[in-house]
Amino acid sequence: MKPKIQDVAKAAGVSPTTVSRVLNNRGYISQSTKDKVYHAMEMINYIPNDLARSLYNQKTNLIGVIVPSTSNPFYGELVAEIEHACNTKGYKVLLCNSLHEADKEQEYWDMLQRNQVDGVIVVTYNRGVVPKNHSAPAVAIDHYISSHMHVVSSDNYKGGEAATQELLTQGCQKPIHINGPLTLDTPANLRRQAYEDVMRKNHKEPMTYEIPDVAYLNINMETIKRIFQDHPDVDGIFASDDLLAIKVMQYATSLGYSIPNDLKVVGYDGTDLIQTIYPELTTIVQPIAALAETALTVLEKQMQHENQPEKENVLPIQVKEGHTT
Amino acid sequence: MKPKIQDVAKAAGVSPTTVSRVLNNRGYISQSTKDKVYHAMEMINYIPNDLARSLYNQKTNLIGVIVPSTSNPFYGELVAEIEHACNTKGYKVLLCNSLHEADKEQEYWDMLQRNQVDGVIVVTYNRGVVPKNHSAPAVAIDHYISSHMHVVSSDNYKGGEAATQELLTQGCQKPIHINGPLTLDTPANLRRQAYEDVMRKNHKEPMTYEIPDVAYLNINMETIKRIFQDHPDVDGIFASDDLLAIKVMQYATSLGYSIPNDLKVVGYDGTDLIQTIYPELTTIVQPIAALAETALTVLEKQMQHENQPEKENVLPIQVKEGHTT
DNA sequence: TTTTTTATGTCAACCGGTTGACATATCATG
DNA sequence: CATGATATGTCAACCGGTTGACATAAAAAA
Repeated sequence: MKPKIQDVAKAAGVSPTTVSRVLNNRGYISQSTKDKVYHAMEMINYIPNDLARSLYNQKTNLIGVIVPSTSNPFYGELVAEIEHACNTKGYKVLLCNSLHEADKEQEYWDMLQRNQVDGVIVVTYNRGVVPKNHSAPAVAIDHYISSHMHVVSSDNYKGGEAATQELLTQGCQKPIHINGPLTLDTPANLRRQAYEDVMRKNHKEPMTYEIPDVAYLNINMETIKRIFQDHPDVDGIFASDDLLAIKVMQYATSLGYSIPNDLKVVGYDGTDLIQTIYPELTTIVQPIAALAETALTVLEKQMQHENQPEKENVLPIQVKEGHTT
Repeated sequence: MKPKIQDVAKAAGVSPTTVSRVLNNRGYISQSTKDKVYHAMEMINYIPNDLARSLYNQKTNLIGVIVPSTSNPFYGELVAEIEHACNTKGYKVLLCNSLHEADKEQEYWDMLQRNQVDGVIVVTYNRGVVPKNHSAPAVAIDHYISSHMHVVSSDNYKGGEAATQELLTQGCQKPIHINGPLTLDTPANLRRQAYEDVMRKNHKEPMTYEIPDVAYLNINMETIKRIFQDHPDVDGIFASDDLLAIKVMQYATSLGYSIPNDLKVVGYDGTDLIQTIYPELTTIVQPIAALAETALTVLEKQMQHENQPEKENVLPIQVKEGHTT
């Protein structure tokens, strides 16, 4: 059997209460007793049972993280940053990949509640999927999950503006925007709004296409093909994420377009991975580490029941000029 | 306060024991009582406390997963597959990113033990970093962590053979191999062994380079530059992972090499992501989903104290012919 | 010397749920 | 009607650690 506090007490020749006092640094303890206790713990290989501690303390230091899938580099990096931020502050991460499925997401919420997580960071789509009694503090990254949930996002409007402006500045006459499903209520929709606003401001008609499915790594090429069929004279494309931008470029190149001469492309997200293997891509860089840290900070405030006036937390984006514009 | 079993009992007009019996499907319970209890749980929004359950049952259904970082697409996809496999079987994933740091890894091991995980899946480097009393069942993917730990890996020798053979078949006279740090004791070293064996079998002198640091997303270009300085006539490169292969190709192209005419390149891993955005890359595809599933299966057997004769579990790889060879 | 402060022990209750032992009552079956 | 299967209740112990109340004794300060 695993050694317990009783065993440590016996080995150290003290009472269980004293061992607990040493472990939690409470009350008066002499240095010699501390040494004895720590030594005994080493000797018998004692490992505190956090389950029992958490049960009594009503605090698990567990943070639930729900993302579509760590397969996608954006979420992979975001999860890595979240985990890092959590680890720094002593929290542990329970990982959930919702795979864009609403029922899975619901199940994960329930699971997290059963496991008494102290908080949830959710980066996912399905609005309305909130635990019946959303007792645990929660914060969303880049998605409006429910009206009362705090949101951390990057400045999607500015990002959309910058991307569109970049295309226009580089001389595009007919920049087209491609985005994900608009049924999702996400701040990312502001990118499209910004695109449309900038286009109109420049007396151009906005043209947008929508990728119907959210199947990240297997992007449906139909929409991309349709763009080039409908508009063979397209000279600029603002894609709502880098993977999409790359797919567009691949297809355009196969059709004989030269980038950036015939066609300019701007992506979105700017993950380290894509910047490493596709450094030529012009893209809007989201502050992934800052998103993670801010989300955790906001969550911590909630956990400590501090009131937070701002429901939304918007972080600045960066434009990374590559060679595709 | 959160409702507990007592509250459900009161609301349903039964005893706490009966509620527990309903929850755990033990003993005799009438359908009407079941209904009453479930209804009461709905009414008062009861959520079972898995902490308390786990404490008594001595089983948490938690699996610790230690990887270098989900930022890397290979680990990102592997973690996604592991999490999926776990979820299917009712396990929950505690995620740990070791960032290749031995002390972090040690800390994570301790943390997982404190949290009473039922098992650990470890995909990481630092041999020797094993919990003093490695009480929890554990299985390693693609790394020899300690002599008594079970290992699941893909057929690295065959992969190395296939990659080298591919280059030779395509007419390379001087294929060079680049691998990660050899100080790490990983089955991946078999790739290099296979490369050397195949080269010798073909009466060629093996030439290998080693990337000293394991800094995934910021590959040290020095080694790559040196290769082209030392061997301007290189006509084939077998890189030990896809990211490295891509970096090599970028640098070679910048020097004026044409791929695959002047230089042929084979990568390794074949993640969905790289295959999506770099479909032209010839690479050796690791069976990521199978690695995850097998690791969990092996782990489960350990958790159920079934004896397993084979310490190593080797899964087949696939060659994906692209246009870089 | 008296009073604090420091140091440690004993004991029981608690966190929330599980389980075995035992009692009791209803119902169906032989 | 006797018997066994079904259904539910009561109670206490347990999982492993925490904590407050209270007692006691030695060391330090007044």
